[in-house]
Amino acid sequence: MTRVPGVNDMGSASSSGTANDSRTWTIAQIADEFDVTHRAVRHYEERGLIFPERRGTVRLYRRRDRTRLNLILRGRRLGFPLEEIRTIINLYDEPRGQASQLIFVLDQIHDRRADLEQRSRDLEDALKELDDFERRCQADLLALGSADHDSPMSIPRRTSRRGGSGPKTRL
Amino acid sequence: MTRVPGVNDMGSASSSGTANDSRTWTIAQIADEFDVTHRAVRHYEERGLIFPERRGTVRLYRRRDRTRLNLILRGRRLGFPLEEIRTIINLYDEPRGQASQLIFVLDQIHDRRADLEQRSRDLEDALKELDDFERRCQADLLALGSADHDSPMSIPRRTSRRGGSGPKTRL
DNA sequence: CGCTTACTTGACGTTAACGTAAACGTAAAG
DNA sequence: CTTTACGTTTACGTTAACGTCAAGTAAGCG
Repeated sequence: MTRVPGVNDMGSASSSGTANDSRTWTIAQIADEFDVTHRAVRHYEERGLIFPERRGTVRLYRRRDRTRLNLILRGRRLGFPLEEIRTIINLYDEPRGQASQLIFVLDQIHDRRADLEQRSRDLEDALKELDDFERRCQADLLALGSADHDSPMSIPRRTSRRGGSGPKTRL
Repeated sequence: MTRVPGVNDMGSASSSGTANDSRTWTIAQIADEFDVTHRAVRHYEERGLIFPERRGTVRLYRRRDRTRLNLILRGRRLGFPLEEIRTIINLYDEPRGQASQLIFVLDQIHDRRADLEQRSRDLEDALKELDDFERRCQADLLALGSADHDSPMSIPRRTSRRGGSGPKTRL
């Protein structure tokens, strides 16, 4: 079974002795929990986005890898190419002891933010248009319902819960 | 040259007589203005995202096509697949006279918004982390500067050159 | 009238991000 | 010891979104 040695299956229960968090997960657990295929996880490794340990030949994923995977998947949801995701999550992790390094990193951050803010604007515009469009559609639907039909129209469920958790800060 | 007949080259100057906006553009003008290749534009047409008129064999782009192209490119910037973009911009344009149609459309809008809001959350998180990271980096840089160097470090200030034709999105 | 310039339609190539076998290794369970 | 369940590498297949020729057409100009 190539079962992971030295660690129990459950990754949630805290072990008694060691306070240090050195839990490990198998690729199956990771893939299952993050809802990706094992192939995808290995692909991310091939592309240099994660580098799990090896117990012999078997991969051992730690918290650090899970953090990275979270960043990867968020990046994917946002439509970033893996290459770009790699550079930035490596940026987060690199040593950067020198001042020159730090300045370089700060510059990268600047570019990065510009990109994210562009997306934010695009996203906001898209949402705005979507809202407008919905309002028009609902108006049309209402007009249709009160026109020449005497059978009472069933207006479909109100799904407009705009601005649920307050206004989107800093968009 | 297959030059567009009946319309002058400049698309900005308003003609004297007809008040109706029926300006047309060639594929080269479109591609140039939107900063995409002719191939990409034709690809969008092949995939059913735009359908310009034909004067003989030549494509004629109107304002409507430009609007669509704007939506397409924004969708692309947000990382949406063309297929998805197609369905939504067609959604915006379809006749939808029937109530059933409207209800269907409203349902689509709901799904769509859920997606966009997820992205919004992801984006906000990413920006927050980026800000945190920047603060840490700047703190580190300051600490470095006041440590054993007596020459005053020049902290690079925000070079926000927003608005212009910035970096080609392609990193 | 031929040259040039812009536009057209194929059709094959490329890159990213995996999917999908195939073939093999290994530990624990029966 | 064989089965089984999980893990591994190798490698070719697939889809999306174009890129990149190649070859042809259709004005306008000298």
